[in-house]
Amino acid sequence: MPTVSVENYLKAILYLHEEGTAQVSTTELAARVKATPASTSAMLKRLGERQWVEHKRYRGVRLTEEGKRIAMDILRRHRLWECFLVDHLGFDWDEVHEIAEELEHINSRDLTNRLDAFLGFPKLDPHGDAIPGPNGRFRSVAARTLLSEAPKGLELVVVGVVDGRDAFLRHLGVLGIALGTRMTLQARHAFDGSAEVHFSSTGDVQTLSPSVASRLWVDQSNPEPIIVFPDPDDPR
Amino acid sequence: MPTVSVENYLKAILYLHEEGTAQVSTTELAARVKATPASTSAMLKRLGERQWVEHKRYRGVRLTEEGKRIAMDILRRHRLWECFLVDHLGFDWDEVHEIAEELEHINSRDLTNRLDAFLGFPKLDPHGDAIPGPNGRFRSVAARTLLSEAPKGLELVVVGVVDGRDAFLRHLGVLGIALGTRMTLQARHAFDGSAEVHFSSTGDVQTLSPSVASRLWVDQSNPEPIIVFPDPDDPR
DNA sequence: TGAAATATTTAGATAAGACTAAAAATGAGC
DNA sequence: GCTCATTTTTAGTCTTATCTAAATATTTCA
Repeated sequence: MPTVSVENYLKAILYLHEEGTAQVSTTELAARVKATPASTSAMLKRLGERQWVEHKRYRGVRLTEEGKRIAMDILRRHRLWECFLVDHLGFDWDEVHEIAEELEHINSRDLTNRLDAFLGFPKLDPHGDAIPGPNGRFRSVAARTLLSEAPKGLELVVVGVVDGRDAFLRHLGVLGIALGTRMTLQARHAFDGSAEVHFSSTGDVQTLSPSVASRLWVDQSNPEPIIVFPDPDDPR
Repeated sequence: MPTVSVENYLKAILYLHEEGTAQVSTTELAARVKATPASTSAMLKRLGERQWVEHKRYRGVRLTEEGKRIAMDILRRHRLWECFLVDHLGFDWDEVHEIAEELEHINSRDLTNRLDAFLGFPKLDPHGDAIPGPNGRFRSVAARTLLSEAPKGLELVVVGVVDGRDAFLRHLGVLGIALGTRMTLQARHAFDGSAEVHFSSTGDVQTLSPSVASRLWVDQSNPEPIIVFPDPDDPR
């Protein structure tokens, strides 16, 4: 059973992976968890021994399958609690992160699944981030959303454009976007509504203007069936 | 800010106080927190340094005012979460203790007060134990309940009898119970419904038969006004 | 009252997780 | 390819919380 500190490191690595970093550096991770690189290095050694990360000295770290499973579960709990805090206790969406950071470490499958059911199996948290289901994978979202309204954190595929004018399509070509391009929305900048996406094929990260983001239809790249509680197939 | 472990010790001392132990012994406390007496002794030293307990070597320990305040707050959170788990997530009342033991350590006043409001300011948890209010004192219960139905953990005063026959009144005399006698209900034994009470004046603990408990009218000994959320007078 | 039993504290280890300072490996620029 | 800046790891220390074993205080009761 991982400690709170271990969970925080695993979660931070997952976030960095989702932001497009395949090999997470010690310094980058240290900044995320607000610790020194030295402490982080020590922790990575422990995480490696427990087979939760693959760590090559001086070469960065990545989650193992097991590590990812644990981290996705933490993310699930975090985002479910955020829903609870906003929808039922009346918190504002920007006040809930800290409290959810504590609630997420309570690791009871029964509690998590009941909370999920109580909330009505939400797919997105109050920030628009996708909530992993009990199987540790993200849930399907409604087919075909505008990129400007899509959830963060899951792989999307471009399925159409709103504006078929040549100028726009040529612009997409310049950006390297075509029908079938797969990407993950990493952030939406509150300032101007621009969208930061990570391209699955190239690994590039690009910022798309609001006018581009609101003209692209996307769908979830690999829809998984929604699994409702109770889940008899859950391996854990 | 107390650690989880510190909170568990403070809570255990509070429970033992409520069960009638004015000076809690190291061994007794060690058994409660499932640690060795040696570990407990070390912890008591730390708690004493922080002024949360008064500890005389070889003579047992008691909570200071500040220690009691912290412990009552933990108890409040514990019992509120138990209400949530039973009333909203559909747990049985005997399944919630462990999970509430984890939730209770999340120390956000805002969270606790909002949860309290969400639950409708309950006075009793699913086990019938009194829930402390935001001021750290137990809330009033409805005036005049039968002892057999009274909440555990708060001081009660005998205000009347159901059965005025001489034989019963004489029996009360033998038990040392009269109008005005103050006591705290410590436990109700599920087996036969008998009630274990702690007498405030003498410090004695006695087990009252169900027939006695169901013939005694009691009221809360020192009713405090119900303070509703938000509470402008809360000193913290 | 004094020996034996019990309770409590101290001494010494261990583990996790953090830190600073120093050493070692990597990578960039010339 | 060598030097220098940067990154990462190691070495050594600290704190909290735990343990076992040993020492000390208290209590019991013959």
